[in-house]
Amino acid sequence: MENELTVVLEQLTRLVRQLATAGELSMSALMLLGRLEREGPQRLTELAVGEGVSQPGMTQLVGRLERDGWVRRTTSTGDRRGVLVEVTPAGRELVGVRRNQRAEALNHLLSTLHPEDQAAIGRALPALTRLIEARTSVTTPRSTTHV
Amino acid sequence: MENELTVVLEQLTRLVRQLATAGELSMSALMLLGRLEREGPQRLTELAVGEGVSQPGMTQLVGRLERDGWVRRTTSTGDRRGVLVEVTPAGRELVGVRRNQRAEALNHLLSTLHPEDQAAIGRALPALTRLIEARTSVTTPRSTTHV
DNA sequence: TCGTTTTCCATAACTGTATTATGCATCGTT
DNA sequence: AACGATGCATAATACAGTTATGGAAAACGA
Repeated sequence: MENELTVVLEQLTRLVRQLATAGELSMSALMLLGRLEREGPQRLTELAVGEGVSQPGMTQLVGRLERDGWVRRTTSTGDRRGVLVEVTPAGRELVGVRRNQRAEALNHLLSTLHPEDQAAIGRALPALTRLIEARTSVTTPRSTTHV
Repeated sequence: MENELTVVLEQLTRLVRQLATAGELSMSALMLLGRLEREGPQRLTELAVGEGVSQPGMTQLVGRLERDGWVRRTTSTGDRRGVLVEVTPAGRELVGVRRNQRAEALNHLLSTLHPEDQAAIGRALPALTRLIEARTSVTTPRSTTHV
């Protein structure tokens, strides 16, 4: 079974790689924007932990997004060291558009499958969620397992 | 349903990103080595198409792998323009080790799930394979859909 | 209150991964 | 023999990620 899973994972990896370099925004950027849109303004360090990248990596990502007008750095908290990152209206708009595109594409893809296949995927989703959950909780910082 | 699928895809993206920068070999490199080990020596252009990257991208990837001794460029075919890329013994060894690590990790992960969850994933694998199949066949070169 | 430690972020330096545009050698074809 | 097509390499660029380091502000401890 894990062989077949491996094939699926490798194909998904190719998919993710292509998505990461296509269109106006990278996958990392889109996911960050999505988080900010869902959860509201957050500290830079929180974002780094949440997205699973290093703090300097997050600083740079936020820098690029700020340069292009999708997010804004503010310092509104009492702590003057802290930086609060928030999505701009333009960024919010962009997230909405991309979310719709994605939902549409996924629905179209799913519609090409037989109903039994759709049902099988639907029934496996909670399990898949838990599978990934198990991995991320097992993983200690910077000790990635070799999946 | 596509919302839940999206969550799984996003989590997978984080996983892929972490795997891509961890350990001695990137995800791209491992997948290329795996292909060469499975399917034997191949032309550089074939590899680029198979892995879904541009030809210069593949040239560079092969260059890094060659520098580190995992693959070799040969020109054995009649066509003197062509480059045949083959995995070295060291590369073959490395692929085997990583494959085992991965299988072990996946099995461990699966074993943490309830049997019903495992069964659900098992039943969904063929459907997932077809889902990905549908996407890659729909996608024309450099016109990535927004999944 | 003052010194020390810790936290938060930025910067520097580096590596890798990808792209497009371009050029050169070779192959096939006419 | 010339010409177009093919195969690969290179250049230039941008993004994505890392570790190491530094500086400012906060928190803490006598």
